[in-house]
Amino acid sequence: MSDAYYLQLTEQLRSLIDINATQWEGKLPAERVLAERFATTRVTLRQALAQLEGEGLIHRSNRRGWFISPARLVYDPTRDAGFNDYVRAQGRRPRTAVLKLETCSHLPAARALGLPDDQPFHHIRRRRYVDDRAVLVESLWVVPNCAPELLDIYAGQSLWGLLRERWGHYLANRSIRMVSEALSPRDAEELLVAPGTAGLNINRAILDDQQRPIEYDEEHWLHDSLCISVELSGQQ
Amino acid sequence: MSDAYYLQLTEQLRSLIDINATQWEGKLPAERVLAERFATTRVTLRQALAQLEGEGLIHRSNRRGWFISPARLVYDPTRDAGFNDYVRAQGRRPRTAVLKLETCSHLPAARALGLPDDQPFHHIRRRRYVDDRAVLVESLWVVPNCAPELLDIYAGQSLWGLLRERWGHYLANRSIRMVSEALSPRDAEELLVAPGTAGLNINRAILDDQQRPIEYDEEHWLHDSLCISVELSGQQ
DNA sequence: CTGGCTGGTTGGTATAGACCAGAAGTTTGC
DNA sequence: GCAAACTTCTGGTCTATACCAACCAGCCAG
Repeated sequence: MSDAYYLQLTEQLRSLIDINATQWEGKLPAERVLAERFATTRVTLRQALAQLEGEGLIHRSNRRGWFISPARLVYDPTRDAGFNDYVRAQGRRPRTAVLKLETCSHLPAARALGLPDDQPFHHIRRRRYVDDRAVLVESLWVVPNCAPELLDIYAGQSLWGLLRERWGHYLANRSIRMVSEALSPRDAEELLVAPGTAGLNINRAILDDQQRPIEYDEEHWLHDSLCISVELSGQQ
Repeated sequence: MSDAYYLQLTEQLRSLIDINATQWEGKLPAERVLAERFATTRVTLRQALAQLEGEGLIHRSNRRGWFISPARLVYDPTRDAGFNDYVRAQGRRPRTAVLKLETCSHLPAARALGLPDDQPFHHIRRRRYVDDRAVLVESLWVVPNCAPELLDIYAGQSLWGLLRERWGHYLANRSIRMVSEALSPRDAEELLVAPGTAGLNINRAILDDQQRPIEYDEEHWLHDSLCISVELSGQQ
């Protein structure tokens, strides 16, 4: 049974990570150090690291090194619990950075909500962290009529909470799409990871109980940072 | 703006694929041929191909070559429409191969359904195809009481259809989990892809309307072959 | 016509070494 | 005391080459 050497390496790294997880404080030694320790080249070592990255055990911060990935965040995209709430409920620390606030049109949003192509939206782009690790960037396009002065008051809080409490919109119908992706250079840069890193793209179109369009959003998650969980009762 | 060469290569390959898609019948030229055409080495070329693989544009069949990926199958894991039905509804051709039929215990199934650890199940393992491409392998563990003679009569049809029509079980409560993964050597082999290929793991625990456990299943999809779509109405 | 053999083709794996640019830590200079 | 400049470390990218094993098509024998 002569498995490929890089697969044996993968196993050795796996146990090494188990043993030294706390000692290293999450950061693996430099690639050159590991390559020497296992008497191989960086190329082969990186192949083994890439395997563990695919499994979600480790990840890399662009040009900074390899890190042990924390447990995945459990996330239910069908609920409208705020990010801050469910992150805290899992004993983690949430944080949000607002990257952009503007009014503009956006074709995919218009299409998904059944509005004219040149429909303007309030656009919010934000980056969200769990325990100080940036795990997703997202863009939200809100129909301006639903939240006229949104851009003036928005400061990182839960958008759905605002829509409900300030403008009385109840999100009733949602159409959700999820696909695996390679992060675009822009998303990758905003998440401090290498371009092409594996990600998960979640898009949602939200209407109210009268089928009126409210909001469309695109989330780009690091693939190893979440576990999607949906609980349903009743026949479908 | 001197991007990395492999990223330029990615773009060139992308347009080359667009142009020659039909001519090549889905299969790309050999890596050595492409490397020579772009005056680079196989290593760099493979990096570009891996990027496109991550995007879901191409995939490789183990030791057979690179192929252009067909459109993703749209899939709603919250519905119990049969695989055959929704594949055909999208104008594609479904196929199922039964890999294993046995009775055995399975710890994750027992835990997910709230049954004793040594609970026996009827276990079905099957591989499913879309247009003759193997896109997923799945294992199902059915509580024997719910479908006593299942293993004698099962031949690849819709399991949920059988449960409903033959044994009168209506699937009411489902708990679904989805995580990205690297396919295990076994799953990879059964799907004819290289070990460590990116995949998507979907697990479901199903109870009936009385909260009685019926079935647990684990699906392993090729990451580029599906687009998860969920439509919900009503406040959550 | 069929089944096994065979050799070329191809992807999978691995070595060895090199250079660059970003990140981070250290020193210098005001 | 602080900011700018420099140095070192590190991951990201790339070249050139090699060998192996699976695959596959074509040949050959029964």
